[in-house]
Amino acid sequence: MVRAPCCWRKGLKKGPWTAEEDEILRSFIKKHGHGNWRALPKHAGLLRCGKSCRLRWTNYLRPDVKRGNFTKEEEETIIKLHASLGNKWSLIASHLPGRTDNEVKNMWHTRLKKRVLNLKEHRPDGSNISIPSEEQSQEPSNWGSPPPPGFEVGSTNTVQVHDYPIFSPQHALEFNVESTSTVQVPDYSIFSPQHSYSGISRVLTGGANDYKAETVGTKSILLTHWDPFPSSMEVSGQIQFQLIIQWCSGNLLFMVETYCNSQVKLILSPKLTMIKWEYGATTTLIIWF
DNA sequence: AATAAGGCCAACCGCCTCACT
DNA sequence: CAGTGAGGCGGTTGGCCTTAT
Repeated sequence: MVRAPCCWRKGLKKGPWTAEEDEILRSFIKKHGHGNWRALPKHAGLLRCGKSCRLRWTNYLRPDVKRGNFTKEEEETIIKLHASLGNKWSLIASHLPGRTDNEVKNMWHTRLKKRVLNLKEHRPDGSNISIPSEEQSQEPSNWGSPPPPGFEVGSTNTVQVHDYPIFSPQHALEFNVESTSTVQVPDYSIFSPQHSYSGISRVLTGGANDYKAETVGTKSILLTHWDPFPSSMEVSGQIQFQLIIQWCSGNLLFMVETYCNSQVKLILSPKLTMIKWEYGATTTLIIWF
C-alpha cells in the first residue's frame, strides 16, 4: 500500500513561503521548540504540513544557517568529500557548518559537478593535467605524468594497483598490503591536507586521534582530522589502504583513507615522482607517478 | 526589445530508517 | 515480531532570474 503524502489534508498550502508564514514559524519555534513537526503547523496556525515546516526551518529559517556564496574552501571540501562519500549530502553538509544538505546538493549539481567533469575531460586518460600557469612555473615538469606500469615494492609485500573511478584527474590507487604481523587498528580516519602542494617534500604522520603535519622544507601544511571512527579492529594478514590523489582548481589535494595505527607515514618527494608508504617498521611501498 | 536557453535554488515527492507500541 | 508513524534523506521539479541570440 502506498502511503498518502503528508499533505493529504485538504486546504494545506504548497509552494513558496511568504514572509508572514516565515515569521509565524520562526516565532512559534522560538517560543515552543519543534517537538513534533506534524503537530506543529496546527498549533502554530499554519496551513502547511509538518514536513514543509521542517524543511523551511532546517533549510532557511534556522538561525545558524549560513547564507551567501560558498567559499573556495567550502567548495573544495564538497568536491573532496563527494569523491570519498558519494551523494551523502547530509554527511557532506555536516562538515560545513551552517550549510544544509539541500544547499550542498544544489551547489554540486549546478556548479561543482561541471567543474569536476571539465577537469576530467581535460585529462581523460590521466596523462594531461591542466595546471594554471602560475603554478606551472613552480612545479616540477613531471606533474601529472602517468604512473609507469611497474613500481617498487618492499621486499616482503605485494601490492595491487588499479583504477579507482571516482573522478579524474587524479591518481587513485588501492593497496593491499600483505603482512605477516598482526596489527591493531584503533582508528579509521580521513586525512586531508588543505594546502596545495608546492614542490617541497612533506612528511605527514597520522595516528589515532593525534595527527600532526611535519615539514621537510620551508612551507607548512595543515592536516585536518575529519571523521574519527572510534572502533577498534584487529587485522591479521592483510591490511587495506586507500589513497586518492586528485586535482582540484589547480591545487593538488589528497585524501588518505587508511586503517591505521600511529605508524603510517605518507611521504611526497620534492618532484612528486615518488610516494612512499611506511607501515610500522616493516612495510615500505614506493609508487612512481 | 523580445524571446529562448540555461542557471540557480527553494520546495516537493517518495522512499528509507528507526523508534514505539 | 509486525505494524505504524515521524523524521530524515536524496532525487527531482518548477519557477524566477540572468544571459545569449
